[in-house]
Amino acid sequence: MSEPFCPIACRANVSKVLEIFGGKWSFLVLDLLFSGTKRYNQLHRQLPQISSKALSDTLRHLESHGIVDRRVYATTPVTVEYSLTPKGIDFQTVLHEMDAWGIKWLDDVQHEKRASTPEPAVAPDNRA
Amino acid sequence: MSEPFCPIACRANVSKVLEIFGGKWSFLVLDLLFSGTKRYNQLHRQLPQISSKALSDTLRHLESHGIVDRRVYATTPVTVEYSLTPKGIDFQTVLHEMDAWGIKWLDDVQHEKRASTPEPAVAPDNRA
DNA sequence: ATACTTAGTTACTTATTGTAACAGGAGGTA
DNA sequence: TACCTCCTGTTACAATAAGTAACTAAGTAT
Repeated sequence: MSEPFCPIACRANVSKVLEIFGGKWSFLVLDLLFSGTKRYNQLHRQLPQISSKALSDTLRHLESHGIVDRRVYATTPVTVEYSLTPKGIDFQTVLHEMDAWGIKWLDDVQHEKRASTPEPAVAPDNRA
Repeated sequence: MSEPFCPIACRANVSKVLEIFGGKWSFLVLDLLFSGTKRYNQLHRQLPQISSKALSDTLRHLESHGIVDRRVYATTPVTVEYSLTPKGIDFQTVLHEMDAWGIKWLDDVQHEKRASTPEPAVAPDNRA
């Protein structure tokens, strides 16, 4: 096990953590589950942008890493409940810090009420 | 005039934050820059897994969002220095929490500490 | 019977990411 | 001189990840 860089307190963890949470949707799905156990379509309705495939993949991925717990009830139609494991719940601090950063630096108009700039109708955000 | 913006736990920020940091490499590049100003190839050497294209794209993306500062010096060969803006530096708490989570949940020593059940050969480290 | 619910899966298409080669000027080597 | 390396990327192309739409199958509501 060679570590050519960062002798102490290296952040090799970050890259390992990202193997679990690095997907496009993991954070957002996690975020929904922090408010409690939810069913598949419940998650889907609260995150309409995600495709059923991506949601399925994400949940399965998180489950395989012990982040979410999946419970199937033989009702009709079948009920599948997703909840966070302690391991998953503990990740909330990360999302919390991310949220805090967003509040500080992205500054929603709803939050700060600094409505004096003319807002363009077209979103200036563009991925290049 | 109205504020129908998720009264409880407004996490719309998370999705906005992810538009900036959601790329595959953003967190890792950020992490490198927390230790100080670095040049392009310096970053590349400390993160050999990234391609020059991905590194370039990531830096440019972060720069466009005011996270990193890019300075070009007309030396020969040209020197380009990347550093974090205050906005970027402030993101360190997120990475710190992520690191802390990794130490708590991914470290096999910590796993042993938690494990009270006799668990046989389970490979806790799946990546070199 | 038709349409809708549940939780997904499958095949196909599109978007993102990775790979390898190249740019071009200056300094070192032969 | 000719060739090589350093430095910071860019370009074209290939591989992988993600998105879309249709479909499953049992039950409920119209």
